[in-house]
Amino acid sequence: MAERISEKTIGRLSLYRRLLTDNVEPERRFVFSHELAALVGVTPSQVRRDLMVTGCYGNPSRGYRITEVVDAIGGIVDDSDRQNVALVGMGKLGGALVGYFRGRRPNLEIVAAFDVAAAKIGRVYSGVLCYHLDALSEVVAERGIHTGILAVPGGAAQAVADRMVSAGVLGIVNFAPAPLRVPETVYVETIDLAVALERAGFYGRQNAEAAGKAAG
Amino acid sequence: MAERISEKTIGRLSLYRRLLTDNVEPERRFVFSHELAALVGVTPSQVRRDLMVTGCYGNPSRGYRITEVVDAIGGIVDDSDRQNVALVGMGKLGGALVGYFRGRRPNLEIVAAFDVAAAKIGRVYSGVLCYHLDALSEVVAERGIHTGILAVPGGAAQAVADRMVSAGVLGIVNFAPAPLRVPETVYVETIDLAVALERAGFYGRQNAEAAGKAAG
DNA sequence: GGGTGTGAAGCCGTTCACAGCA
DNA sequence: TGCTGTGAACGGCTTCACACCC
Repeated sequence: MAERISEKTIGRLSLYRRLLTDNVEPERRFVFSHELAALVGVTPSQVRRDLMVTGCYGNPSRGYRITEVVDAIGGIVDDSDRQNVALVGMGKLGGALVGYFRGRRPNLEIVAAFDVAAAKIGRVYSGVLCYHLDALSEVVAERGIHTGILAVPGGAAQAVADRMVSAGVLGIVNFAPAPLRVPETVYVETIDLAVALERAGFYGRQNAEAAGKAAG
Repeated sequence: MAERISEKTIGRLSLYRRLLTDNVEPERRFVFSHELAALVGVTPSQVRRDLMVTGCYGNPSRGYRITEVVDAIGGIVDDSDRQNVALVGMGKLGGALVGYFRGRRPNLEIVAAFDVAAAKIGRVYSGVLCYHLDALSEVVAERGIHTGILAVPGGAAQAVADRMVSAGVLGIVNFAPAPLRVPETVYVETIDLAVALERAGFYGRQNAEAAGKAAG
């Protein structure tokens, strides 16, 4: 539907919706772009530009109707039915992620977990049953899963990603510290914690130096 | 030191270094830009451009000397001594992150954890002692901490971030589903899992539709 | 021949600026 | 008056293209 929407825009739309539903007093009917901008930490122009792709129109004296914006964003980012997600790698991180999402978001649910350790198979973690990785294709097909979370050690990541792809997963959020090679039709978002920390360290230090220089 | 380096470049440099140290046979001495590019999943031009900021020069017949590149990147992204990191919020996610980094990266270590739950104070998680949040300033000063990980619920995130900032933390990796408001001198990188999943769902679906249309 | 270093071009996302409107 | 919608300008990152070198 419609033209290509950039990754950044999709990310911000997802945020707009969440903050509008979770962080705005429920009796509010309308928001101005500058209010939403302050909430999210972007410029008002940015908000208006993003909302253009939703087809919502604001009113100069009232702003944007919140329910309309929320629904329109849902029409873009949500699957027609709920988005069922599979998680592979029920280690500490996997367990934390399952617990984190447990009933948290209305349109998003981790419905199955997978591992290869015998001790974990058949156990239920935060309400999610852990299957053997060999059952991946079957469960993915049964449950209509299109999105997967990869939370295995770096060495196993590519092999597991390959299995996810052949099972029919189309979007992967990858927490393994390794770039993945997948077909063009599959979307991967790698979340690299070590990179994030090194970046935070670097810019923190750099800002401190700049501030020190300006002060001294 | 030198001109501004973009966030994307810093992130890639961090990745280059890690893959060069972890994913390349130790007897290799040199790499070509196209090899490193394939490893990381970027273009060779990108690699050469990034390496320019390190001051390393490659040789047309051999490529880049690996040790030289690794050291040069270290000179940019590493702190002069090891980067000590504090983690606030010893819930499931916090516990997983502590375990994840335990001895994993040579220049990066979570040296202290903080929470407010009495049951957690004084306990040791994966070798990391958990303090009460009230001790934050003291421990941050003592251990020379400049980087923090925020793994608390969204509602507490801003208040905890304020305390981290006033304790002297300069870079924050934020896992709470909430944008943070901090002074300009502090760097924040927010990792929003729900946004990542919604994006993976959206692009997965879109790619599938595009492929279906092309095929059908 | 094949790879590097880098100015120039291209592309894409953000911001500006302003007409239009409540 | 103040906000929206949007063409146009801007800026930054990526890619191209090619001289230079081994």
